Amino acid sequence: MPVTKSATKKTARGRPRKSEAEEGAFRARVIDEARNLFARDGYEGVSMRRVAQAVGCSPAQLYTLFGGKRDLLRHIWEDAFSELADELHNASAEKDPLKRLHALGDVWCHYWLANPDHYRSIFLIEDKVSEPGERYFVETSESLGALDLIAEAVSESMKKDLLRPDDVAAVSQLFLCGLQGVVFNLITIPEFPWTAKEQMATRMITALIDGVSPH
Amino acid sequence: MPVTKSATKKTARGRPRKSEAEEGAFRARVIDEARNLFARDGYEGVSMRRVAQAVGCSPAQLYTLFGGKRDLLRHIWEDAFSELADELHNASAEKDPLKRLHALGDVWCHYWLANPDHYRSIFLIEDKVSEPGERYFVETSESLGALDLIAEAVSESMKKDLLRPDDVAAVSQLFLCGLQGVVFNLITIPEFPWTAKEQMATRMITALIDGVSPH
DNA sequence: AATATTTTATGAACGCGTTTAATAAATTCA
DNA sequence: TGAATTTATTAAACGCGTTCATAAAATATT
Repeated sequence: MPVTKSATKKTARGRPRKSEAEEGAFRARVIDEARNLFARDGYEGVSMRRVAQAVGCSPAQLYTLFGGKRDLLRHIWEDAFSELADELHNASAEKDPLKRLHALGDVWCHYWLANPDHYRSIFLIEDKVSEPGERYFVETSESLGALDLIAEAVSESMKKDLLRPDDVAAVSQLFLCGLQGVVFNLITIPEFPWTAKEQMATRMITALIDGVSPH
Repeated sequence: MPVTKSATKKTARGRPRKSEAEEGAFRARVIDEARNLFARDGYEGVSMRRVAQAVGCSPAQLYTLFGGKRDLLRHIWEDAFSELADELHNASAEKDPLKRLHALGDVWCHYWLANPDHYRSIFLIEDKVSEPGERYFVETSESLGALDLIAEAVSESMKKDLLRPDDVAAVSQLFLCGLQGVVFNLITIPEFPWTAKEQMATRMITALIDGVSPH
């Protein structure tokens, strides 16, 4: 067995590490610069080389701070997500759990439909996932952040006999899948003549609610 | 105005065009070779350069036959689609339109869940769409080929008062969206603890059918 | 046989995301 | 001051999808 590297390393030789503040400032600058570029040229239009040039460093250095392009972009969109989170939170104010469920679904759908570029970059772009925890972020942060609120509304609705008693998680996930399907299809196949594009989300929600209601 | 290039071009100077048979044979060879590579190394693992090498031509030549990597791969998977088409056709034998609707949904979901790589390459990979008709192929061929059958089942069901009278297209698309959402989520977020992965498709279908049934 | 003409085929390049080996910078110890 | 050491930074490379100017090939005409 290896000898444990003895307790407090008292001496600090060699070039010192960048302070956390410095690194944070740099990260912030990169993110800010990248955000500008993205806003102007879209996801595909922004390259790591261009970001590096705008920041004034080498492309390689970006990889010391971010796992890759996707990881960098994800930081950019976290702000946008908070907007969705706010709207979801507002929708949660509704007392009637069934109405709340409806409102949550509406908010979720309309947010993504209004921000298709964000949707694409979050859900549609798959790249090599080194650590499994990486991709999971998407879910925990905002996509399935909605799932918790939905589950709450479903649970309450069941308690009040507004929905058939059932596995709360399963029903909640069913809702999310329905919403996802609507948004996904509308965004990725825009050229198809969807009937009543605007009402599809509402239609899905009411159909699902009816579908799991006590006749 | 330019003089119309006069009628039948009688003389044929210069190097003659490759016969359709030749071109067809070459295309077939490329597709076959690419299929092998893809089967072994997956979508990302296959590069145009490698395909060209396996075929024995320059990468550039591939672009004279196919619009790009995506277009090449799409030819590979057309075979696989016919399999789905067959299964959908079989499911259409069911007389009861409601049961048929259910069967169609099941078949569609299970096909894609069993072939996630195909699903990814078809639905998840967006690349530059030069001509708008290009991407639309996906829909007309097999994804929304199911839609016609679904619409038929929905229409019949409504006639028999098994479903609430409504816009057939809208209801059909609702079904497709629901199915799409289930498949999409299960395939692209596999690490999420979905409850009862296997039954989600069925659950979605029954919920939607119930949701649009006459109470 | 030589030339003109038309089509096919490719070598070389571009910008991309990413990795890595090498270099530069900043500190402590002798 | 000059090594030694540790970290920060980058230049160069890899393979990728794709494009394009140029070369090669194959024919009809002279």
